[in-house]
Amino acid sequence: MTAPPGVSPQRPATIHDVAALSGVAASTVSRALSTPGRVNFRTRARIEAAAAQLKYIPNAQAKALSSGRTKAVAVLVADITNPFYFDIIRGTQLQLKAAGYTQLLVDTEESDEVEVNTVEQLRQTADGVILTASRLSDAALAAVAAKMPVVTINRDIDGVPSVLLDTPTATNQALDHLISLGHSHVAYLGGPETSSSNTRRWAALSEAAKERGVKVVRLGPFAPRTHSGAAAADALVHSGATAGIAFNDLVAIGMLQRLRERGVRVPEDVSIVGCDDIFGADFCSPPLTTVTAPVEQAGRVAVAMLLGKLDAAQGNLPRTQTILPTYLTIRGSTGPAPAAR
Amino acid sequence: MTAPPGVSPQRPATIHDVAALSGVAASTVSRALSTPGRVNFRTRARIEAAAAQLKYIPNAQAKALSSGRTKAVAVLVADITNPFYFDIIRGTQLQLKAAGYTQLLVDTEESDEVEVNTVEQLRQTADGVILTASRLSDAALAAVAAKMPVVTINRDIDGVPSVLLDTPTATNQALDHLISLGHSHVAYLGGPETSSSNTRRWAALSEAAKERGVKVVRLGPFAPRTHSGAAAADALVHSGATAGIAFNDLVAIGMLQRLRERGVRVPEDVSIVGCDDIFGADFCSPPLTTVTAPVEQAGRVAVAMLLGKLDAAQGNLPRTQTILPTYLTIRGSTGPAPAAR
DNA sequence: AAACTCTTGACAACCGATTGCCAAAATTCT
DNA sequence: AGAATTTTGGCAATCGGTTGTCAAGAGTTT
Repeated sequence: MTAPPGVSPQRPATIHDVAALSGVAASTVSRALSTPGRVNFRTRARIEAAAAQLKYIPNAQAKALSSGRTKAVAVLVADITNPFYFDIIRGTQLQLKAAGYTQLLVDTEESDEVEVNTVEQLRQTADGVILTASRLSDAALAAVAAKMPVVTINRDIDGVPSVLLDTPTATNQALDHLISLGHSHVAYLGGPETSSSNTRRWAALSEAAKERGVKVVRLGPFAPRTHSGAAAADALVHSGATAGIAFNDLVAIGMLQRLRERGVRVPEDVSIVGCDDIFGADFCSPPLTTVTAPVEQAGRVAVAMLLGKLDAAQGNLPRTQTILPTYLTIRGSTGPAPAAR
Repeated sequence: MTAPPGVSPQRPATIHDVAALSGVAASTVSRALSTPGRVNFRTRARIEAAAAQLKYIPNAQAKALSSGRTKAVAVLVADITNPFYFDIIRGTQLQLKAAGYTQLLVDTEESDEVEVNTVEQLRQTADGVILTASRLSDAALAAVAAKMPVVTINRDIDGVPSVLLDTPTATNQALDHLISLGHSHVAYLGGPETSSSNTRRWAALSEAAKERGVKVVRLGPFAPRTHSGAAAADALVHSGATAGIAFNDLVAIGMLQRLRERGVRVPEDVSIVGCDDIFGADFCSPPLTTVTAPVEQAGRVAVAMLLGKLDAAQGNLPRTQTILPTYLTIRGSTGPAPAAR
């Protein structure tokens, strides 16, 4: 396209400029551009031509103010440097952009207070909120959801639409994998106590252990960061377990590093399983056996659910929960149990 | 704090509610809450009490519409799943939140078209834009900067404030490091042709090579992703060079994987140097010798510069360029050159 | 051709703040 | 005490759209 023939004003064109140029009222321009059949075909064509000529872009603030909808969605993450969230954010970003929405990204720094304050602030700034791995209490989360449309990821509360990555099932597969390798004493290196997926996973794991008649102890909690892996590794060694299932890959990778420092060989002396299959899980040393989760998809689905909720007539809940399957990816960090001492 | 004694309205309180409750005009409330000395002390106290009781939160849209400032800054990244940007985003996020600004995150998917369209859209939605590793042409970037406040990261254009990570200097250090290990034939595995830091680094590297009398060839371009590392590794092997300096750590890590597959030992057969020191560079195998850059700081500085520009009286340019030093971090991926064949 | 229905487009109020302007009140000065 | 000066607070216009209401014009029916 060549440069348009029209003027190129310093200040962006408003709806009034378009109205003046096409010889109609501002309200007609508004209708022509939104309600299709409300305005004559020829008039609309004229208006659209004028809008194109002036490079008219509707002012989002004015639109939001009068319509009440901001076309923005806030995505809250607990820690933006955690690679787990990268893929979620990319998923939400892609899906939101496709729908013409803007993404407001907020790092809550693992603080429930920041989380609830942010939502309060954003109440009128965003049409809805996606809470990834919320640290809120059930009550606080319910209160938030009562005030504005919310979709959670990895957090299951009655009445709040959610996307769950079904890591417990795959974690049980991991346990079976370890058992088949001869391990009978396994440790779970727990994550934040306020983490819902942590709770769910431990519940599944401890029950599975009971059924299968193996010993699974819970250690921690450990912060979901690589440097916590040192403490986790030491705790694992001290526990006497021959295999560890970590809350997430960050902790698992940190454990790998620490164990190497201590001269504990993986997987010869001890086996390690992570969770999430984050960036780096495939090239650490040894490559990490982990639970692979469709994280980006979780972000996309969460956005789709939220937008569906926004578009739907009030009271119409399209879908209230989506469970995404995960699977076990076996790499080099798990191996046969060492011969009994 | 206990629950406030006041009513708890379903609809958020407006400035008029506060005005009514405190018995003044809406404009007085606005002044009391913004211009400190403009309103009587007692009156202000009364207004603040009313605001607190009603849990009044100013409507951001209305504020933006009438004031012209949105208190939002857009951060554009080329690829959100590239860990390099994680730290930038965290830096911008922290600094923006501290200043009471909202962060709009946009993934431009390495497309200059998306980049320029986004800026056009955001012109009235954000007070300013931070372009990280822009893929725009000089002309397009200048045009964008003429329309709204812009700060770039790793992109140096006259008249546009920028934050530069001084990777060229440290890359030259890397070259010296390799030379001291006996390497005399080095390859540079280039990144996107439209990347400014790629251009700057190669310029510095080729000149340094000339000065030092060693052979440095340029290969590529390679996409800044791990999977491009395979092609980069093959090209490196084919070139006959004994050491490779990669555009970034993603490519370098990808090379490490590919070289291992091919049975080429690192660093015995070939040495690899990365750039950025991203998440994973320290735990890949072997750990990557790389140029460590203060990436999060770059994000923070960029925001500080942008906000300074916004606050400053028009025409007052606080600072136009910040160069952040980087340094060489030597790990396990570099070693003595193999004996000449 | 008259009566009637349907379509179209303009007017104006409104969303929730900010801000220029001015008058009333308080303060200080002579 | 009265005049001059400063402080304080309210009115109303404005930002750029959306949307309810209604009259004029076009089209249809008998």
